Amino acid sequence: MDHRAKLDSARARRKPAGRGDLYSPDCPSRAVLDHVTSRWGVLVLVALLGGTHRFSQLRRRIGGVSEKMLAQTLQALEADGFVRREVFPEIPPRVEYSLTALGDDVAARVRALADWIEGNLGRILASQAAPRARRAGATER
Amino acid sequence: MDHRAKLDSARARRKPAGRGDLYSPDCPSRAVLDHVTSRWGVLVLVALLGGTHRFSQLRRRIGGVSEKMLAQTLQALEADGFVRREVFPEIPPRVEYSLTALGDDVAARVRALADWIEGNLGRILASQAAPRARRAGATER
DNA sequence: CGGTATCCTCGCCGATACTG
DNA sequence: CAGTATCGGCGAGGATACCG
Repeated sequence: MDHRAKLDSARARRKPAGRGDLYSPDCPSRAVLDHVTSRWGVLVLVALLGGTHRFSQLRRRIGGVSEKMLAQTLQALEADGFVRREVFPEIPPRVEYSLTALGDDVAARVRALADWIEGNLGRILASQAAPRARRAGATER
Repeated sequence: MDHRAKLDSARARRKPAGRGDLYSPDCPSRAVLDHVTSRWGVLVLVALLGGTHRFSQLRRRIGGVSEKMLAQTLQALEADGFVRREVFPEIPPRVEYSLTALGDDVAARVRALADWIEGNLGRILASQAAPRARRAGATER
């Protein structure tokens, strides 16, 4: 299906075996990055960094997430190998989510970012309030 | 459109002066996080960490981005106080983008994440390929 | 060169209903 | 409790055209 015949020479730069290149549109790392940095992906990873959670726990912890998006986000992260899903054959059923070793690693980076934003929100909002007067017509929503 | 009448008590929890709470749906930090972790926001920040860039340079560097989205992303990051925009009154016109002190700080965290993903793409793809056989006859796509 | 404005499509996401 | 299936809106985002 992928008939890109332009693999002649320009694309000669090899990647060191499994090294991704985020600047390339079709590098798989783009998809992974999108999952990790998705609106709910970030929050799920950070939450799981605090320990194993059940579905409902995550749903309650992460304000504003719908069941559908939470399930979808968890599936993507599980597929990427970041999240482990354990089903307990009980009644009522119980499912627990936790980070894999790989997931723990990314989540640490994600939390570093999330923490920085939370901790510097004051400075950020201050910077926002002090832009030189630009012209109107801002597409800001 | 904001007829959420439930602002009676739930919104009572104050934040310690400028500290954000990403778990709260209406905390401003959510918007900032979304800008920073947006599909193109991440790549723009990392690119600018490499130094000042002109519009076209960024466009060429970041594969797959459209002019519209690049402009939009840069505006959002500028509004948040992460990116500085300098216009040179020349002909042909030249505009340079660089990181502010604040932007340099976030970008470092973003790059840590981006670098990790690029560097561990091999392990990630391997994890994707090796999901433990859940129920028999996995619905492997 | 470095944008902005307009159109239009696609898929994200919420709401709802149903299953085990 | 913990999901999956389906429908529909609406906004993100690409293509194009035009301006300073």
